[in-house]
Amino acid sequence: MRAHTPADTARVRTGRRTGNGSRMSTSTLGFALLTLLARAPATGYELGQRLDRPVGYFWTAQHSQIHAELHRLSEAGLAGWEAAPGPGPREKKIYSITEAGRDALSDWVGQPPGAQPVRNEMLLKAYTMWAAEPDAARRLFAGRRETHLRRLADYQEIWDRITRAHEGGVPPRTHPDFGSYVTLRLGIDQERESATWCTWVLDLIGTGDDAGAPSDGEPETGPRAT
Amino acid sequence: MRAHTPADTARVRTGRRTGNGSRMSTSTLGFALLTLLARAPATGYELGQRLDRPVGYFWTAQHSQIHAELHRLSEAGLAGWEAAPGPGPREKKIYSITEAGRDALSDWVGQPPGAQPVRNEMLLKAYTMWAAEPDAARRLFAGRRETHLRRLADYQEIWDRITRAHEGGVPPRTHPDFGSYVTLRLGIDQERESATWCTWVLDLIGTGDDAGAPSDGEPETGPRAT
DNA sequence: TTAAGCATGTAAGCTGTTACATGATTGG
DNA sequence: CCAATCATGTAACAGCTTACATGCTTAA
Repeated sequence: MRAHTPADTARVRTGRRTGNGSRMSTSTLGFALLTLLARAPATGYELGQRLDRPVGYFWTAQHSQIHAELHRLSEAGLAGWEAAPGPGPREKKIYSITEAGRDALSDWVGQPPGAQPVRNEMLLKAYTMWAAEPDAARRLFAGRRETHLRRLADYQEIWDRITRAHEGGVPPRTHPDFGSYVTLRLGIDQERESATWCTWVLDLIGTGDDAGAPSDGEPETGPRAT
Repeated sequence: MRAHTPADTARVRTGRRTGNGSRMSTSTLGFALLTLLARAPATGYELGQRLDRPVGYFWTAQHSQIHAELHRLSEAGLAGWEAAPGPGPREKKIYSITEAGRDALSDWVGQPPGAQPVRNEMLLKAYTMWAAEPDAARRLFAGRRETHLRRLADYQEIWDRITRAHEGGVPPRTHPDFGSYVTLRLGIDQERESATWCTWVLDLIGTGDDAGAPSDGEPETGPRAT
């Protein structure tokens, strides 16, 4: 982490603004990157990794898109960068959020998200289940349950790490961990719920032989009382 | 609903196949349309409405995209259409699924969905909450809770209608309603869970004055026991 | 008369994915 | 020696949104 030494390899472009006083905005991906930069400066490569885990469970992007967006962010004055010698043919750029970036980010959080296009392939398949072989459906839901349980374990691990860091309590409201804490809470509950749902569906389909009768229990009332 | 009268306004293109025996496939949107057509023939316009509610909660598309995709589906032999006099300058087309379409659809359901790009703006905002004004966050989550509760009521209504149609029990496994039933179950549970989560977060933020202490209860343990 | 609903389509543009390209360092 | 990791970028393409275009029928 080289400091602000005015070496000739280091160029800094921070806080640049457009002439007019209009509120500068960016795409949602831009805010996703800004929220990461607000926690710590990083290269585009590092941001890509953080967009894999843990953030990747609610926002993803490819590295090609990240580099392009970072470029736009620094053009808009929401992020700045500092060059450092890189491993490859190009120098690497350590990006950080600017004051204007912090303002834009804080502003954006308060704005209620507009109706977003939803695309959930698993639910689409569940909806079409009646038209498929019971055996294929069984495999589909069994595999899906595993995915949810793996994710659940992953979340739980991060959750434990965070709560331990704050003596088992809630992180302070202005601490970045507060955001992780709140987000993880929903993630954990939803993964658990989804896994339970898979079990419930498997029960509904029955164990095999195409008998039509669910194995046991009272699966027709749902995973929880309705 | 004009029957198969060989009137000169009616052209039928069903079951067309490409020469080779290769398995024909389409985009996920294509399967979304096929699953609707498997339930009942429809015009592109009608499919657009059905993609709004109830299917819109897990798959959406604009009409321009729908018409283009239907064209591709009929080119691929997965759907066929029959022309009928339309209200506008063009005749309307009533699409239906072909045998090849049913096969492709049934096949597709069994294939586990690959890792899909997730983009949840609300969770991104929750993750960034620590950097925002408590008041803005409060408004955000209060509004969000309303959205979830509205959706919950909507789901519940459809759920009640479906279970009533099957004497309060589970629809038969090969009935389209079985797909709706299973899908709604997860939808209802997740909307309820999300609403509870919003309440929990609001409790964590506190009722006002920036005091930092949650209102009452023991919100730090989460909406359910962990 | 005017707006909303029915009904289909084209075109421009933005977003995002996949593939291509380069090259140093470190670990097996 | 080979593969993986670090690190940034370009180009082609697919998917999706928004806007434009047309015109009938029915209800307010």
